[in-house]
Amino acid sequence: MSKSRLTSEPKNPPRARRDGRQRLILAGRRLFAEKGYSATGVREIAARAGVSIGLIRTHFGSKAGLREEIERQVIAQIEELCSRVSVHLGAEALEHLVEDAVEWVERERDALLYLRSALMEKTPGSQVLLRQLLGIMRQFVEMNRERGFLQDDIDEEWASIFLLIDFLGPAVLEPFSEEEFGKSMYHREMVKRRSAFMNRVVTRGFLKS
Amino acid sequence: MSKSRLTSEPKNPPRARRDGRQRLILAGRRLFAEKGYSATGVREIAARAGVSIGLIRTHFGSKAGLREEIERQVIAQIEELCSRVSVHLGAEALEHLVEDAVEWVERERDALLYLRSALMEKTPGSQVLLRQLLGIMRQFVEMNRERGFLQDDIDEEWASIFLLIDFLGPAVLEPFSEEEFGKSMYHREMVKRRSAFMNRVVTRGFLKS
DNA sequence: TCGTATACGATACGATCGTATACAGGCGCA
DNA sequence: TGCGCCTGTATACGATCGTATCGTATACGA
Repeated sequence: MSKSRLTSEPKNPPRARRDGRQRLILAGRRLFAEKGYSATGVREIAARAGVSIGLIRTHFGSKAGLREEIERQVIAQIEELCSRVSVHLGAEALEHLVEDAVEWVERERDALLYLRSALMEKTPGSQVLLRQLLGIMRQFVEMNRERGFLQDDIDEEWASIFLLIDFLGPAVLEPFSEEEFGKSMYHREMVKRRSAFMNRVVTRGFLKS
Repeated sequence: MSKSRLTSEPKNPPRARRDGRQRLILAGRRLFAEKGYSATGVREIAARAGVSIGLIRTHFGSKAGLREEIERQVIAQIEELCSRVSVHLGAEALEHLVEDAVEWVERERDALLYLRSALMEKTPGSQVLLRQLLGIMRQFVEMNRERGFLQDDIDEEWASIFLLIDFLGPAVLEPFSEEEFGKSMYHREMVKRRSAFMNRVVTRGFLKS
């Protein structure tokens, strides 16, 4: 299904508009993220991509095929994030994880918002995506335990779920953030305050016992 | 729009099948929660409710009208939860909040799962729902500050957002929970472990500083 | 007992959905 | 030069969508 990429990328310069495929992927990803899969029509995707509807069938077979390709790419991006996390070790690992995640989020905002929508609609790939992310969190918890940074008597499974929830949280709230807080959840100031608060919480909490 | 309730509830016993309205609300709420608003057709709602499609128009004017009525009821339920929270004071306030929330979730599972879907699709009432929940969390944080249970130098706004995220988290993960963890996020054991972990985190964290 | 309002079902209508078909132009290769 | 392939457009088709219309039965007020 990626034959078109094989003929376009390694070979010579642009034919007359060979970018329809990628344009459809980007347009579809954004629209699925914004309005959901069911609420988005193929005509709207094609219009946003600036191509004809028939092209969806040409490249992906169907609307569902387009979604599968989109999810393949998002899954690949999460895998890349995952491999990046595993190189961080030591006391400041959490900060690096957060920094990496924030940097990834800034770079791949659309992928994250698609991920959000996929989790909400339970698409074919969403369970895979969730498992990947949970894997990252488990890896992080395990890493900290091995290095002795985990406090005693911690439920490691729930610690992983906790980290997952707090990674996804801002994405879940993002569509409401502008109206509720006056700025995006990924605005620099919000990220900074969140990072500070989360660092505090995971090491000391915020309530007296 | 609630004229039917005014004539049915205060007045005398059942006419011939006067329950179509409530059946539609329950069926719609469950289907919207399970598959999303756009992916659910009026015929499917009517079939699940065991009534004819025309009845949606009779009672709610349109599919969107049905959703509005569903959201009105969910909003009312959150308000009830909200008023319940405000009576809890003292050191064990968080536990009571969690207990109350858990009890509410068990009783109104469908309402919570509808709330989840509303947040994902950004329905007309979802911003209201989010603001309500955030209000509960702010109330809780403020209460703890007044009683001196808040640690020093806490970003109270982010503490509220944190609580909101960790309240919604299990609902967000619920559709994947069975496959990922073998049981519902609201299974008794999961709730117990989560409650224990969260209590630990908010008071002491889980990582060494 | 009659008139009216309400609760509900059956079916028809127009729009839009995703998909299928037919065809055009540019490129690589024999 | 001609053929085949790939990318792309335009348009048509059948299904399904939400909605509208019409008809019926039941219950209450006069």
